[in-house]
Amino acid sequence: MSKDERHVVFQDRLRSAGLKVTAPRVAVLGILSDREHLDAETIFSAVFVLLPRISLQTVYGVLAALVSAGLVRKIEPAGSAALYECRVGDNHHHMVCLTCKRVENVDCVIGASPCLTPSNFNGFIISAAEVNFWGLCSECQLVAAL
Amino acid sequence: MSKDERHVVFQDRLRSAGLKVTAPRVAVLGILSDREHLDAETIFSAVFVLLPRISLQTVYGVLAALVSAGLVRKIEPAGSAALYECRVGDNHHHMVCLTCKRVENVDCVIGASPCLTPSNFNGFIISAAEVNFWGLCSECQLVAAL
DNA sequence: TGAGTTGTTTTGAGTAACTAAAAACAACTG
DNA sequence: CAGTTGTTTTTAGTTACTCAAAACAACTCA
Repeated sequence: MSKDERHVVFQDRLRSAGLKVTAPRVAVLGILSDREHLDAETIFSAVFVLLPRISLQTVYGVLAALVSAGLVRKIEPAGSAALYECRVGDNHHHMVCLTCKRVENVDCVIGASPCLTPSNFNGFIISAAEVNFWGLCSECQLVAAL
Repeated sequence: MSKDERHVVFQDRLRSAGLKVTAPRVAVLGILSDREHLDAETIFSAVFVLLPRISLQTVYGVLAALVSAGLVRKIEPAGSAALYECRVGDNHHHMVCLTCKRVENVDCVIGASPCLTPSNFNGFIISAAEVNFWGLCSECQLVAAL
């Protein structure tokens, strides 16, 4: 897909979510579809190359708009800055390395939303479940073995 | 159990974890065994009543020591300050109200550590799984219905 | 097409929740 | 009870955002 075709896709996504199409939004969507699990600072650096007049605050604003429109998912692993990914609408979980904080996707082996079934709701209406695994990624295992 | 008996229990716990017994530590353990899911600021206020010379930084230090000794569990719900609880060693999860941020415990209906079984490990060594449910608590449902 | 409206971005400032470092102090050891 | 080692206090500093107001740009409709 050419750069222009990608842009059209992002523009359509923005429009059907009821958002105005702006250069920062298209750029952020582009970066998030290239790489997963990026924090605001990293996204800012990447957008800055394309749009040198952009500010970090704008990136925060764009991300908030995209998240609340459902185009982007925000994950907030304990102890790190929030991360954003544009894989949205499925039920995947995350695996976080305790050492390097790297995040990878996981699909739950049990199938569809197993953990959406707690035993005691206490009157809660559950709207989402979040599953995070913590451990050592293969690289940090090697380092730890030294 | 009397106040003194409780203190002895906490002192023993500290000692068997290899930690020195100090007034701030005993006080923090006491508060955490009375109430669940407290943040550092709340714990500080409660300890301050007993030990007016204590500082917030000490509370952070005490909590860090207790967590790394395994006597206290730290939970970090997205969008709130970290919370601490002394129910430790079991596999319970948490339910967080999207509106008031209240946290309650849940036991997973599937049984023991269901979610410790992701399908694709990618070489990770998993050491913990964390499950959080997000929704509306019964009180905030009433408010929302108005 | 272009004026108006509404929503975005920019700029600048401010905050919450920690984290770090050094000096004063207290708990356990023998 | 003196010494050592680990804690606490005090003071600063940082990270990751959040807020507000003014400048600006996207879409709408004549």
